[in-house]
Amino acid sequence: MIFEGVKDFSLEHIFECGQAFRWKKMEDGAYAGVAGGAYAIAAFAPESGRPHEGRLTVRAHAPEGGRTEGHGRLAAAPAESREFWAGYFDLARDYGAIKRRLAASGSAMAEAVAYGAGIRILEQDPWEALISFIISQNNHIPRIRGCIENLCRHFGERREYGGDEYFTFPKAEGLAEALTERGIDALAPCGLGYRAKYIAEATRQVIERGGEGYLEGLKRQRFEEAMKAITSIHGVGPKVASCVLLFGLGKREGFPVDVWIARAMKEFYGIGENDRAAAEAYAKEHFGDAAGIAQQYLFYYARSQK
DNA sequence: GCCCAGGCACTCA
DNA sequence: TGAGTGCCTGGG
Repeated sequence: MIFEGVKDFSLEHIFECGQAFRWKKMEDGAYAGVAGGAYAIAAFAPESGRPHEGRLTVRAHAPEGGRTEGHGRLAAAPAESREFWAGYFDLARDYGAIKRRLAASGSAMAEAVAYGAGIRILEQDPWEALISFIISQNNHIPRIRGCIENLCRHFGERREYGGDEYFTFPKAEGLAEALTERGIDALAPCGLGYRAKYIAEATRQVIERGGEGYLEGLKRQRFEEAMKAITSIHGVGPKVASCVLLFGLGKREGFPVDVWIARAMKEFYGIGENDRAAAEAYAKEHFGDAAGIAQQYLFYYARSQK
């Protein structure tokens, strides 16, 4: 499917800014990944002289209609539909306006916004986001990718597209079943380290609360309520919860503070690296309901500066 | 081979 | 309530 006239868009910025872990850059610059149960290849053709405007093409393969479970808007859209991908890439949002507003808050943010001009916050599956960001804690990005791939390989569905095989992200029910039968040892081949028990516990608690539909339901809750619900899961603290809210529940007023953001906040605004509360307060005051998007520009920029 | 990572829970003042 | 500390493990 083709989306013409897409603005403020760069596949590299979107997939290399650390919000999603299952997309890989191919030789021709397109990205291949799995989302919504579909294997997809996304390509972007910019207009001449305008690197972040142009045509987005998505080829998606989703057998069985690719209909995901759950109750949310996206969950109800087949992964081969335009609606799904327009939502996934957040195409309806005017990032130009957001960037202008953020850039006006100061020179550091203006630089960050210019550097990551094609970033968009993906609307991901909340269950996948929850498990992925639990795995991300105290971990390197290459290994995070490996851990998630292992999890999919062992507990997801194996499918083929062209000559490529791929695995869907495991369903909460399936994972819970494996954990009930074999205990936490079921996760041993995934190399999750001490996070295995967090994954097991999170799975148990999500199932207990009604499964993946419970997480979908949190989209309708207010930010504070959703935050409270997510952080009550064992192994999920404020950083991971903020990421789940931002990337999985569409709540953009959160401001995940990780080591990179802490460094950036110190460098740019003189806020102590251990003072999460001050960082969040600054974000709330200066970035408002776009704090989560601001965080992603800052994160991508901070990492580029080392 | 060593080091350390996009945190978190737990402990102890 | 806040600061300090241990934690799995494999990619760089």
